[in-house]
Amino acid sequence: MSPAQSATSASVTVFASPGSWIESSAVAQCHQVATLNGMIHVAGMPDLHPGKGAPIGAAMASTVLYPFLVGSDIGCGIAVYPVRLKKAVPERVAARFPDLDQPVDPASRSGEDIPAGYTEQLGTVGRGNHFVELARVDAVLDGEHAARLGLTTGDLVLIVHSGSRGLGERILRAHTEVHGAGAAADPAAYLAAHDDAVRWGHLNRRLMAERVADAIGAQLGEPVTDVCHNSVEIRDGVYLHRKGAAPGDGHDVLIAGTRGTHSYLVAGHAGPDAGHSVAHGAGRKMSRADALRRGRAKHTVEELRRTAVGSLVVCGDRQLLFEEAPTAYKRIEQVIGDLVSYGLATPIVSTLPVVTYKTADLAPRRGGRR
DNA sequence: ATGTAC
Repeated sequence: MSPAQSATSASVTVFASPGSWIESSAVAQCHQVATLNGMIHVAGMPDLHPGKGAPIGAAMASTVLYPFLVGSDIGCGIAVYPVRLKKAVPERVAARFPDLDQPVDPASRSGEDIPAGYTEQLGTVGRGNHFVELARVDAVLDGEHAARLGLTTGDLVLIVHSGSRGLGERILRAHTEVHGAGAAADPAAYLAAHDDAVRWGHLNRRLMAERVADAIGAQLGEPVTDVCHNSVEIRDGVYLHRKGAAPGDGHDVLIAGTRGTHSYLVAGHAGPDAGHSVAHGAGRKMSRADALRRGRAKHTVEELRRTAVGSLVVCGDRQLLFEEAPTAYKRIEQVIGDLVSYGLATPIVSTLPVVTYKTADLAPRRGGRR
């Protein structure tokens, strides 16, 4: 490329109002990415926060394919499955949740579309910000759209946030060991592996929805959305990388709040300036280390397990409970408000958690009562 | 977010 081009930096637009606090290092990461060879445009979402090398909550368009801009959890996304359940008492539902750290037995699922090659973690949720949540539609915000999706106030849904587990990590590592943060040497080969991980992620979320519905005695419907927020696609002839950003052009997307606040199902209508994308969640306000340190001083384990909205959090890992405390995240209403004010999305319904599953409870329940 | 090393 010419020296003139190498001196040019791609455009950076951050879709956050002045009142929305964005960590300066995350904006700096956007500008760092903008200097990469071939980069055209970087769009930061209102949930933008610093990641490892690349920002989280960004869509990045480039003539060059960079695997590290998708990250290791290729195919991570959020699905919403309507469920029917007679009674949703948090304690009873929480006690019946299956152990989602244990994989499904592929042999028990003959006839299904189980991919060959990587079955050892199928049906598992993973860690970090991943979860499976029984939630209730709290408010209908666009009646016509909600009716089209068959959703109304009081309806129960399963929200599944997970990805491709070790498979995506393996794909990124295979690239990184040779090329580091460089471009994909064989874009077609990377894309083929990437697409496998995206399919694996969708299947993983569906298997978890089925497992949980079975275990809690719920009837499972077809998903109203299942959109992946770590991916790359060829769009307008260039590579559009998304890391913590969901395709927001004509898709309905669940934007996750925290384990103790609302989440929002929105209709995305983002244009090219926004990288055809919308936010994927509330966005971290604190690093995991800060959340752990400050959370221990501020919260009890009990208040994190039984939230202010009356929901239960199933999580036998105390460190994870603090790292994922609602106070470690930005206010989801601020993120949704920014998307609305920039014309990127329209809220359809809000949900509130009933039971959020993070990882199996440690000690067996006492007294034997279920 | 992840598997692996400390």
